[in-house]
Formats: sequence, structure tokens, C-alpha cells
Amino acid sequence: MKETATQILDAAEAMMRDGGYHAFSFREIATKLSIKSASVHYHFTTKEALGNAVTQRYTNNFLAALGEPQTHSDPIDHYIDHYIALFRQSLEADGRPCLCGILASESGRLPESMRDTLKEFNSKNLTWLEGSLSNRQDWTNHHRQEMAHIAFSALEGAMIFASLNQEAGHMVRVGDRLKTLLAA
Amino acid sequence: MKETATQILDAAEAMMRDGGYHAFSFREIATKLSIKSASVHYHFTTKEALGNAVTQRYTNNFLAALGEPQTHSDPIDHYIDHYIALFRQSLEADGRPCLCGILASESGRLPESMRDTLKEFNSKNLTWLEGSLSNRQDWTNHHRQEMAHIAFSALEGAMIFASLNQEAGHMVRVGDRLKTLLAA
DNA sequence: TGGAACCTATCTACCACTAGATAGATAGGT
DNA sequence: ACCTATCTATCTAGTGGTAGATAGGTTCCA
Repeated sequence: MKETATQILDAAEAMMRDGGYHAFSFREIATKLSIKSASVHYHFTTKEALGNAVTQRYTNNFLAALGEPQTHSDPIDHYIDHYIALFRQSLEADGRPCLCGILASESGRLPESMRDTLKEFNSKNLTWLEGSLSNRQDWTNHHRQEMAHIAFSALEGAMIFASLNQEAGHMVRVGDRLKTLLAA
Repeated sequence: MKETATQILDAAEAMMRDGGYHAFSFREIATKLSIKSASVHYHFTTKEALGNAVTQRYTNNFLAALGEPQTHSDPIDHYIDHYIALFRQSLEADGRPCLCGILASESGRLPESMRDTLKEFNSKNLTWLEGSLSNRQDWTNHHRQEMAHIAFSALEGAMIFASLNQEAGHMVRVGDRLKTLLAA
């Protein structure tokens, strides 16, 4: 059996990816794990602390799965496939979109500390994407940056769209088309 | 002075665009308008009703501002500029992103009726975009559809990203680059 | 005088969070 | 080997506060 703290993180992540930070409660997590909400507070003192823990774990997992783009010299398709596959997996594994996209969209009512974590997720993703485009030497730095922004935005947007329609296919099509745009 | 019902819709829309459906309350709206929460219930019986009213008004305003793309024969830049300008305005007017993007991202915990309204917003936007691409006769229907999907997803994603960073510039850059991609 | 708009007062259910207790495991000293 | 102290993880019971919602009264204008 997994550690309780891990189970709490898992449950909170699932709920946050369903409806964001404001759509879950300690009680709901407790009920799901057949413990009391006080026990959830034992592991994570405040809701903000739990939210940050979930977001940080998600970010770390995501970045770890990305790896370092600079160390390879594969063709660009390889990176883009890899990147898109991660987003796709996130959605197809349990029908829930990327945590950080969801949280970013309610950033206006999020604790400051969580906004910082989200900004880090975004900037690290962009850095990775820009790095993976570095072997497109026919592009200027500025162009690479912009294309990275487009790719990231489009994937986040597509995932949200796909989750509303419960249709991972949309995500896949946008991803494929994006790949041809970036590798063309 | 505006009608109370309209003021309620305005306040609710602002709050929903800050943090989504779960991040505002009748009491909060009442306080902002210096009335009591019971009076808000007089105008909108349930939260779901208010949420739907806000979403439907937003959708209608947005679609009305879009107009009918088929009736013109302007170059493609015109449509895209027009479309992007709407998203941009939404963000720059009050620093808040598109309502429907935010709500879509918490669709997992939204009343069914609101999900339907959101799907309508999305499909009508895509129809409009596809229509505006119809004078790209060098593209197949399928290609036009995919490019419309990409454009829509990228703009929604970019807006969410921009709102997190309080930086409308990002939105603008993605929009411009997108335009060149569609008009190229 | 009747109805629209708003009120007071209240309800039930839930929220995040805390205090205090307890069972069970672990560790250290004698 | 036993005792003591501490730690972990959970509990019960409760805090003050807020959620959405409602019944019934007041005000005011046409």
C-alpha cells in the first residue's frame, strides 16, 4: 500500500485536474481515502501547502520526463514527438488535462506561492522547447522563441478544448499539425 | 445607473474570469453591489442559473462582435486581425482572459448545462474561423479545419498564459505570428 | 392597490483548520 | 529485558466562518 501522503497527493491532483484549486476539499480527499480530514491536515497543514505540493510534484515529474534537449542531436521531429506525447499521455491516461494549464486559468484567485510555481512550469517548458528548436539554424533566435510560445500555447489550449469535449482526438490532431509546422 | 441584474452579471463575469465558477459567491457579488445576497437570488435563483446567464451573454456578445465571415471577400489578414483583436481586447480591457477558456478548463466540475453552453461557444468559434479561411482555396477543407483548430487553441492557451504573467504582450506576439502562419 | 425590488433573518450543509487524546511503533538508557 | 521518552498517524469533537438557498416582511412607484 502506498504512503498516505502520496495517496493524498494523488487524490488532490486528480481533483485539481478535474476542476481546479477551488473545486476540491480536505473532506472530499479524506472520504476518498477513508480517513478523517484532520488526518489530511496532519500531512499537509494548509490547503495552500497541499496545492503547492501537488503542483511542485507535477512540475518535477513533467520536467523529469522531458529530460534535457540540449544533450541530443536528433532531428527536430524527435523532440516535438516526445513533447507532444507527454501532453497526450497526461490527457489519455485518465482523461484529465495538464494540471498547470488548469491552474493557470484560475490564477487570478490563486495563492501567490502557487502562481510562482506555475510561472516556473511555464518558463521551463518554454526553455525546453526553445532548446529543442535550436537545431533549426535557418530560424532566428526570435523566431524560435515565438514558435516555442505558439507550440506551448496551442498544446495547452488544445488540451483544455479536448477535455471539455472528452475527445483526445482533437489534441492529437493539433499536435500532429503543429509538428509539421515546426519541422517544415 | 445600470440595472441591478446587469450589474450582477458584470460582477459575476469579472469574478468568473478571475478564478472560474467555483471562485465566486453570491455574498461576494452582493457586497460589491452594496446589496444583500438574498437580492442576488431574487434576480438569479441559483448559482447555476447565474453562471449560465453570464456564459450565454458572453457568448452572444462575442459572436455578435465576430459577425458573419462569409459575407465578406476581404483578404484573410482582415479576418484574422479581427478575430485576434477580439481576444486581445478581452484581455487588455481589464486584464482578464476569455471567460469560456477559463470555464472550459474546469469543465470536469461544472454543471452539465454550462458545459453545453461552452461547447457551443467553441464550435461556433471554429465555424467562424473555418469560414474565414474559406478563401484560402489552396488548402483542403481538412487542412482549413486543422488550422482553425490550431489557431483557436493557440489563442486560448496564449491568453491563459498571458493572464498568469499579467503580460498582454505574449498574447499579442502569438497572435501576430499566428497571422503570418495562416496568411503565408 | 398591486407588484417589482429589496430587505431581515434564518436554515442546512459545508468549509479550512485546531485542540487534545490515543494506539502503536521505535529508540535509548540502565 | 524492561522502562521511559518520543514519534507517527490517526481519531473525536469542535472552532468560527461561509456556502447556496428560502420564507416572509418592507418600501416604493405606477
